[in-house]
Amino acid sequence: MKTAYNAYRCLAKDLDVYAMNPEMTMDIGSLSHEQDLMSGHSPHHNRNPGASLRIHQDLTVAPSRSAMVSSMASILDGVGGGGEYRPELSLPLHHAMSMPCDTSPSGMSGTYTTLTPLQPLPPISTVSDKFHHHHHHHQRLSGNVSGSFTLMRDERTLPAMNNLYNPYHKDMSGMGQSLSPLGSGLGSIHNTQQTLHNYSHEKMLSSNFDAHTAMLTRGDQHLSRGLGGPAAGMMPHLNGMHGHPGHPQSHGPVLASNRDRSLSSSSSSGAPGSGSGQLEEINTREVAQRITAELKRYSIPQAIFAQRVLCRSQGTLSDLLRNPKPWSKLKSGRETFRRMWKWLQEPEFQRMSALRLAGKTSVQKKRARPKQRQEQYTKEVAAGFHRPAAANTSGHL
DNA sequence: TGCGAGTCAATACC
DNA sequence: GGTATTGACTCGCA
Repeated sequence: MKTAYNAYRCLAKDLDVYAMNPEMTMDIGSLSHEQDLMSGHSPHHNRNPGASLRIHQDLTVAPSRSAMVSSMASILDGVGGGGEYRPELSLPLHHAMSMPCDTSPSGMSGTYTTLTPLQPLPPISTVSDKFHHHHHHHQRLSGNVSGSFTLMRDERTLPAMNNLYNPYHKDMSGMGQSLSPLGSGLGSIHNTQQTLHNYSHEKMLSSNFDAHTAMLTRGDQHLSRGLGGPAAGMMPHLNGMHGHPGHPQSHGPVLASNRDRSLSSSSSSGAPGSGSGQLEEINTREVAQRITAELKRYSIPQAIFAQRVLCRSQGTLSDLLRNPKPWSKLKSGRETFRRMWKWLQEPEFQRMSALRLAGKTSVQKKRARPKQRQEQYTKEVAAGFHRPAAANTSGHL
């Protein structure tokens, strides 16, 4: 019952988002813009010049990080219900944000701890492989929404983004190889570091890049070495204004290609579809720290972030952020951290757009839910479905 | 069957 | 209003 409730809630949330975002529904129904993607033009850029203009302004015109933060704050006005929904700000969002809680066919395992709503999050290797595939074959994406992560990767090949995510792609591919028995593992990261010097959009994307590299860790056992402490290890990344923003090594430990551990992790992870995603070893503590910092920086309530990005409760997020378990000790909980990690990788405007939608939808639900739930609960109690004390966990709708 | 992991929702706290 | 804590629950696994 609880599982059903959880799945329902997340699914309904996504439906709300799609209903609110015509562009998003367009993307779902028709991904014929793949060619545009592959040619380096964003589909939403083509479809919505207004949105395109705004995006480029956000990305390229922002004169400083403070300005960026300011713009984010304005976007976030909608979070919590205070803002007005403005479709022109809504982009076809990254899967991890626009539909983080949907239920893919494989995700409908119906289990509570296997994180049904989180299953759609594609494994890193899958992303890398798919991207690679698209890149070389220009294969059209299927209409399956669950594949939108791949689409999102392709979207990142926008002219403005191209330089950023190509190395990223390499990096990810390298991680994929690292897991493979044939892979060379850490070497790929090294190559990436060299490539990264070439990017002219470092300033624009530095924060995002930091988010990525900061998550690339050598593993739990290296945490203490890599991080001089929470503040020492994190703040330079958070500010994103250090001298060489595109240089991963300046960011300390990053996503690991700890092949041995990853392999064991992979075999131990029971989540279908995520097994191939065990390529990386996420530094959970650093992810938690970064998420905490980002939420504070943009004044994003934990509840919003937890619901929208992670499809979890505020309490869960709070616990995870304060007491992150080592990656090696995580099971299905890895998916949650992957979501955080993915979110950190997103361009800031996409993060905020997703959260803004979340704020809008969550408010709508808040208005509609309490009475319905109370009524339903009353009925269930009367019917003897559950004892009142356990009502909150009984999964009533 | 017991235990641990993961999560939720209520509640306390700031 | 946002965050931290806690009790209870489900599920997978040994």
